Amino acid sequence: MRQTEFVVLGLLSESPMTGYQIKKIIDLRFRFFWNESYGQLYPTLKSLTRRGLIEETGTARKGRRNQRTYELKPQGLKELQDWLAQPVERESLRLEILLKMYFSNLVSAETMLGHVEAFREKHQRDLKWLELAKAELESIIDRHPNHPRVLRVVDFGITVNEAYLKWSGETIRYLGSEA
Amino acid sequence: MRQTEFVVLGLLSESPMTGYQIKKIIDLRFRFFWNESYGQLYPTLKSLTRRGLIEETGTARKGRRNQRTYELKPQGLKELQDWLAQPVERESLRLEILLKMYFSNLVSAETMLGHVEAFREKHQRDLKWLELAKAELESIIDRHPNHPRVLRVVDFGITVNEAYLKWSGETIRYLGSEA
DNA sequence: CGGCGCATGTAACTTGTTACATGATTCC
DNA sequence: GGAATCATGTAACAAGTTACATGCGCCG
Repeated sequence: MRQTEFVVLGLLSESPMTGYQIKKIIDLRFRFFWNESYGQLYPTLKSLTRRGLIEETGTARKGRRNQRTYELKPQGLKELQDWLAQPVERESLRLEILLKMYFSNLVSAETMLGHVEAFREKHQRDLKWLELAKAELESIIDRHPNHPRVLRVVDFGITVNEAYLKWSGETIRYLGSEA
Repeated sequence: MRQTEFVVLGLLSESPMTGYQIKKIIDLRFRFFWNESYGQLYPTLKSLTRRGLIEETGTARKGRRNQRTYELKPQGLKELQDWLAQPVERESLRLEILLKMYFSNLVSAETMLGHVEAFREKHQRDLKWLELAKAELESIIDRHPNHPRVLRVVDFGITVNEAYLKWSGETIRYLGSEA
């Protein structure tokens, strides 16, 4: 539980950061398998600080409106490692497009076709971005001990998005023949 | 929004059902891309009834403790169709295993290996079940106008689970060489 | 006669989103 | 000077989970 806490702890294990930077990284690098909102993030940072798992180091840098940089404390690292060792228990996904596909005999083939085409385009963009990220990562693979494992995550994204595109193609062909 | 409402409306569009039956179907047929809890389901049924989108028909059948069967009303069908025509906007997924993979340089390769093996086994089971469902569905494909589209949903599950297994295999090989 | 499956429901809680407020700096 | 980006935060709301309560029928 409290998965947001572990994302924060994990990112801070790489380097000290502000809440804003954490959000940016999640939106950029985790976007194909994770999301967080500021409404979750900032309160989580406060709570982790209060509990001594992280600490605020560089507050109120010149210019910036009270910019707060957080750092991981030993206790935070310990809890992060404990969590990493626990079996994965939550695998939540909700794919609205499959729900719509399932009930789509109630609308025209063209309507459903539009949905699937939008789905394909989204995941084509995702795939392109992931392939770029992979190339970049491979060129600096020895720079950080974490990189080979991050590459496994990127490869997951690539593999799954390719599967999405395969399905989209088949489905568009099927719906096209119906229409 | 209120996605739960549309799942309920959709299932009732196929035939009248009790809340319990709706839950069973979601757990069985939708489990690889959707989930609902009773705590969401029963209040949703009440709210849809109050708003006149569905109606309670066969209450309190002999024996059973106040069994309530619900039916879709024309207004409910209309709202369902409106929703089906709207573009898909929510694609929520949160894959804890990728989060753990990303930060797994903080634990041993063996630990992460265990997680990935559990993941593979789960999705092997899912894949087997989906292939069975596909065979069954193909044998009765003409029985209901909905079946060809349900088959597209099952095929999504198969395609994606195959991708999961491909990734699991590669990742287990990588982590094995590390350990 | 005990356990399982059918069956419904609620309350407390946790989790997550959205809208809003604020305000400085940087780039054009 | 205005837009975009950096930056933090909260309140109200929406969504979702868990634990619990209740109780019948059926099967062994």
